[in-house]
Amino acid sequence: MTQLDVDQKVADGAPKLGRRRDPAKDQQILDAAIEVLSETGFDGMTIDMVAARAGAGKATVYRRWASKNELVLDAVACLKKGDLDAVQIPDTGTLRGDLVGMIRPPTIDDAERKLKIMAGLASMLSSAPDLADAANEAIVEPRARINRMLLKRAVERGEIAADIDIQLVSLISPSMVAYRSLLQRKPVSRDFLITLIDGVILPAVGLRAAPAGSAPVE
Amino acid sequence: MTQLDVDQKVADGAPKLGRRRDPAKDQQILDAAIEVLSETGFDGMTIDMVAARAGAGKATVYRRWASKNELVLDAVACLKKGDLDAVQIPDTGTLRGDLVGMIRPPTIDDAERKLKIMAGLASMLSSAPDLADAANEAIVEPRARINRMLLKRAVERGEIAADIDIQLVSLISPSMVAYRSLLQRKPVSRDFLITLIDGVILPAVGLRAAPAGSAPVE
DNA sequence: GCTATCCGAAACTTGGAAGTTCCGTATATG
DNA sequence: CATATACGGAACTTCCAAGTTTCGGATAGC
Repeated sequence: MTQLDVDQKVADGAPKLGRRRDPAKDQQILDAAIEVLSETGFDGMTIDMVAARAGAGKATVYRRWASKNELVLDAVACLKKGDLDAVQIPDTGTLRGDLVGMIRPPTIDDAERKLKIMAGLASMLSSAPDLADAANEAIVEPRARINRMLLKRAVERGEIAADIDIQLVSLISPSMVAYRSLLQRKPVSRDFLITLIDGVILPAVGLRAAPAGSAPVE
Repeated sequence: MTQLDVDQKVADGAPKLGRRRDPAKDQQILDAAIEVLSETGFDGMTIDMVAARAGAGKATVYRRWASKNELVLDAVACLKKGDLDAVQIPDTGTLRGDLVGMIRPPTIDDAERKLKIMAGLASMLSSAPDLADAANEAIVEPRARINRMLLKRAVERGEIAADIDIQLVSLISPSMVAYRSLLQRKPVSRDFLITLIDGVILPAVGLRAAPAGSAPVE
């Protein structure tokens, strides 16, 4: 049962008398679920924790979601709304400028938060395909989408070749950042991101690290 | 308690009379643990399954490892012995040839097996740093080490620049393969690996996919 | 062959979390 | 104000796997 289903169900059986189900509470529970998930991981997370965090009773949670799995699935799916979409994408005139321009507080914080969520979800990724899809869609895709946009713009302005595999290149940084954070458990510092851009991504699309004056190598 | 500790303990308290502890059984249990882990994941895995698979009793497992966590930690740590080290590394004279040469049955199978183990471990990676280290060391590092060797050879023969960030580049394929398999759950086909080599890795070190104008694949 | 020890199997205890039920209270409708 | 419903909280049941104990049988040393 997804959140859409829940809404539908409420609309269907809306009571004519008495107290109505509070829609705001849904979001509070989803937010609490994401919080607890990122702090303790899926296995460590209990419904009691989520309920307490949301200022709700466990029964209230189960009145809206059939199981812990569906709650988490829904919480992750709802992540992709009101997201990075709002972030303004830099347009500096060069691909490197755009990529480096993405390294700043609001974007960084979002990434850090999502990495924790991803770490918390890790346990379920292999056993719950739905969840893996939702996680990919809500956590990695938004970032990859931005990268694709930046790359496409670079193609359009003739900065990089048109036959670049944009899909593949857009996944370089999400993949390597996730690896570094989740498996190596090393910090994803600004320096690391710069190194990634200059040492892998730009070369991969045929650009040198420093755009400054120096003639690019044909 | 690691396997080393166990061995030590056995050596210390070796009985002068009666039946001795069978050392071969240790390895059978560790192998069974890896098997079950890769099939069901850490959470789905029970000690009973491992014991049954190893043809042992649960008590026998607990006689040697204090807990499920330590068993898994030890099993993963013991993975890195008798491993890819034995695989012969190709030396084709070009970096691309070497990289493509790594795509063949023994290496592919090993990678596939390890990806399943990694997927099974995923749940514990964030909560158990020891385990994350062991997994990194046993699963990703061997592959990265080979990549570093191939890159270093390419530097030595003057094929690529000496200031390449070998450490970083050696992690491109492990990271992106893991992402594709675990999160996207798409197959890591030979085509994908070739695309990765030609579309990312070679450009990243300043090489074109196919030595320009010449015959593509020898 | 005697004995100390390990073995596999299975019964058992324990603990924790999922999911359910109940109750007194709050609140919107009418 | 009356009623129907959702609420928070807490007690409750159920289930599952970790970890323990016990047992008869096997096996290597003496």
